[in-house]
Amino acid sequence: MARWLVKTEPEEFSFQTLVSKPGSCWDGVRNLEARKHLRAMAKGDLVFVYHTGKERRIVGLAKVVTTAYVDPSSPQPIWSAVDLTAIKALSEPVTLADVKADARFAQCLLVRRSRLSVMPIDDEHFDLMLQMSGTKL
DNA sequence: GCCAACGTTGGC
DNA sequence: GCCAACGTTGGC
Repeated sequence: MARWLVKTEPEEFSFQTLVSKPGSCWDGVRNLEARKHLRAMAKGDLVFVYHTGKERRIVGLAKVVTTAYVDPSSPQPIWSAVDLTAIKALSEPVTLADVKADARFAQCLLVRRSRLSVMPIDDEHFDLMLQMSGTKL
């Protein structure tokens, strides 16, 4: 099972919105690399949800419930979306500052590629983040 | 509000 | 196919 991280503007679509709508369509991705990652997602994969903007922190955990399909929000059928369902909010959100301050995350895409909105997360990094959040699966 | 780090567009 | 100009994202 792979692990991922997706970014969202909380004013547009927050983790709380995902909690209230299980199986939400995660759409609107308009970047080729991010699309590649969306398409590589498998049912049951775990996904961290990160809030950009003022928050800049990982706030929740979700899972993939439907693999990639054509993004209905685009007039052109070239983009992809998946369906996600929230698992639980993190007990203690993990801030970008926390992640950046820890040398073990030096190679993490969250640190290295700030503009990438959908990215794979190494198992070790995922476990560390989960541990930092004080959250039990 | 600024700017670095991208991605995209269009002229050549 | 290259690259300058421009637009966007997201951190600071």
